[in-house]
Amino acid sequence: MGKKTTIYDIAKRLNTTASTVSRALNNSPKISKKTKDLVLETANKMNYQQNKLALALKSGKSNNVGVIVPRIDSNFFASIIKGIEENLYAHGYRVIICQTQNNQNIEVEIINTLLKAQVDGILMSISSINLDTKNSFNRILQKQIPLIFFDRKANIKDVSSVTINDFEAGYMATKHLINQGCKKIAHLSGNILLDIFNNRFLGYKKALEEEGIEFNKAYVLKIRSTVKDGQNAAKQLLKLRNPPNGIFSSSDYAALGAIQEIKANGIKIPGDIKVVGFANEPFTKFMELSISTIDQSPVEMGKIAANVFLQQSNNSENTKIEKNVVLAPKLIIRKSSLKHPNE
Amino acid sequence: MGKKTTIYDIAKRLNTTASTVSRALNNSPKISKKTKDLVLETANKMNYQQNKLALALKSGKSNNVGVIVPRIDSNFFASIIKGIEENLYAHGYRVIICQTQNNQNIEVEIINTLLKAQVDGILMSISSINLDTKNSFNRILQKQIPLIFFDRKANIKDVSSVTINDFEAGYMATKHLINQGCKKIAHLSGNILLDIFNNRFLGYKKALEEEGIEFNKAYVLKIRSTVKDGQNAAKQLLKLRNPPNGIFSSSDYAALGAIQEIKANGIKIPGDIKVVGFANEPFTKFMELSISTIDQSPVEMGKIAANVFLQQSNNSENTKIEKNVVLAPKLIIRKSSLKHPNE
DNA sequence: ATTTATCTTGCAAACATTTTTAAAACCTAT
DNA sequence: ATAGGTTTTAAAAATGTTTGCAAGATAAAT
Repeated sequence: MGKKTTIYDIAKRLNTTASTVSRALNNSPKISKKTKDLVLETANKMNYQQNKLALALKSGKSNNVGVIVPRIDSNFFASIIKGIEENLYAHGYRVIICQTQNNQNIEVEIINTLLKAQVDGILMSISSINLDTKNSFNRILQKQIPLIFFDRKANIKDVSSVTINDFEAGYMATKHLINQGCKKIAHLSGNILLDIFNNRFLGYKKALEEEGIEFNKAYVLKIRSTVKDGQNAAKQLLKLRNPPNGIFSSSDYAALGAIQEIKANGIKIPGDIKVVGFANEPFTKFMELSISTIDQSPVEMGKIAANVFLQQSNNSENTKIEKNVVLAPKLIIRKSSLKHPNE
Repeated sequence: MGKKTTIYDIAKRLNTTASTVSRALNNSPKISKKTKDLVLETANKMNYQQNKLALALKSGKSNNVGVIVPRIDSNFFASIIKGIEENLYAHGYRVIICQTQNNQNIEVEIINTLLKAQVDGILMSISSINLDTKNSFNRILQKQIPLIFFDRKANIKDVSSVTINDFEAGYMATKHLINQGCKKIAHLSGNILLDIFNNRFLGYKKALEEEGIEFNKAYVLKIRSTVKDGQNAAKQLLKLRNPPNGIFSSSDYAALGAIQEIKANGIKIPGDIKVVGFANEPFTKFMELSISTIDQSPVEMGKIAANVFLQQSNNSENTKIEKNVVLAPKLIIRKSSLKHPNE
């Protein structure tokens, strides 16, 4: 009873061959209605389930898609995955999740593993960009497997991507702070080697420039996306002879840490210092002092990334057509950055 | 150049056969060092990558494990998946993610799909329990595929599970409220057909009983895990002739909604009403009025569920040995439930 | 030099499908 | 009744591996 029933089993019972059964199950026009019904009935009776593995081997399509993210337990990435999964499931694809933990060795290894598993496509948010990873990307492309970047992209020819306009986001956030009366604006930045962080930084700079505010190198600190790093950054900023009165953080978590630290020093938010974060993590909305932030529409981003994949894998011609979708960021204004929070 | 190289290609180039190449690559002792080196070298040169699909078909092991959750974009489930993924990846398994969206039809369909995909195991948190799903579970068991429940389990013979002690959690939370001076304690409950919610409810009742507090049916409301439902529930509770002064919510989101609603009515938390939530979602910690809650150690839960799977799939004997791991919940006391929040 | 033992390799089957090609079976019209 | 055509089924090849069995080659021992 533990054995799986195959089309051979069905064939044997009906005194026919596997090919007939296969065609009958696939509703081929070459099979008479009578045998079709018979096959279908016995298949049901025998509890037959198609073995997708065999089909995959035969057809060369596994119907599996690999999704690679730095980590899954952040609302941002979880939401993207939600979008991808929902869209691809409806098209018969299964989604294989892998986390790099921001480790480039793991990243390269994961790509290899997915290739061996014969995935039909790879959707990923890169953790690092260097010679090894670039090599991996090329191996994917050589095998003609669709590769799509989301959020954190590398600039590689023929590779599509779905991102938000991070430059615009940085610009909007900074401009908003200026509009609320800030003249001395700090920026908590991520690793500038990644496009997303670099672009946010450039947007920040542009906004300052436009308003004739001089760029102050001491106001820009590199942080990881943690509460702790935000606290440390705030400490450092408050120690300055001329501390900022506005902070644009590339991370909601760091923004939170900064806010906690600043408050602990008896300094008022948004009164004395105004803060804008990034990513619209759920907690930013729920806090008493709700945090202004940038929304990146992660679920939509995931859905679009999935769509781009579907397009590319349908049109084998299109595999080489690069398509770069850039979503508009949304500035979400909450209390942490308002000049007059009670109005 | 787009063609994949197979062991046949390597064999042809070396004027030998596929079997030799296979053995060489697998470091079989039956192959001389000389040819091994030769094969390995040319395999590298030709950019060979093993086709896991073929191997899977041959061996009957796909090295894929299906993970089914109601949704992925909640910190709780994302964290569990993180634990599962990290543990299983290290053992050569890939994790296929599926969401049921709490829909039982989808749930049944997903199980079917995973079975066809020949997964080596299914780890799931059930969405619903009824005849159809039970049928699906039986089909999994019939195929001798390890099935492990986490958090939301069904009581099925021979099926292992990893849960927390929800009874204890409900008891702890309620007892804590009582200790903080509450005598009139409401409970926001989920669907009581699911064990987790029923057990939390029973724990709640037990604590009341132990303290000689009479059970009041009007204090128990059924909610979904949303802010909105929490708000509505609070509205309803406040309308009572004798409103509660403590709330134990089965959901952090609902607890948040209740808190918002209560505050909006000018009622003090924790002064007038004390609140405890459930799940330790990140925001509960970050809020100005931090929310007391129950931590379920989701990452650990995922890791343990993965371990149970690994044990069962190694010992084919053990497949039928039910193992029910019950983790201890942790009551995390924060401001929302404290008699004297400033001490 | 021949047998025996040991080491190394090749052949073919197996995994569960689909698909191409070929062959029956059936029917219709002459 | 038979040629021609159409419909239906059967046989075989193909997908990329692993593996049991047999055989070939080499080395050792008589």
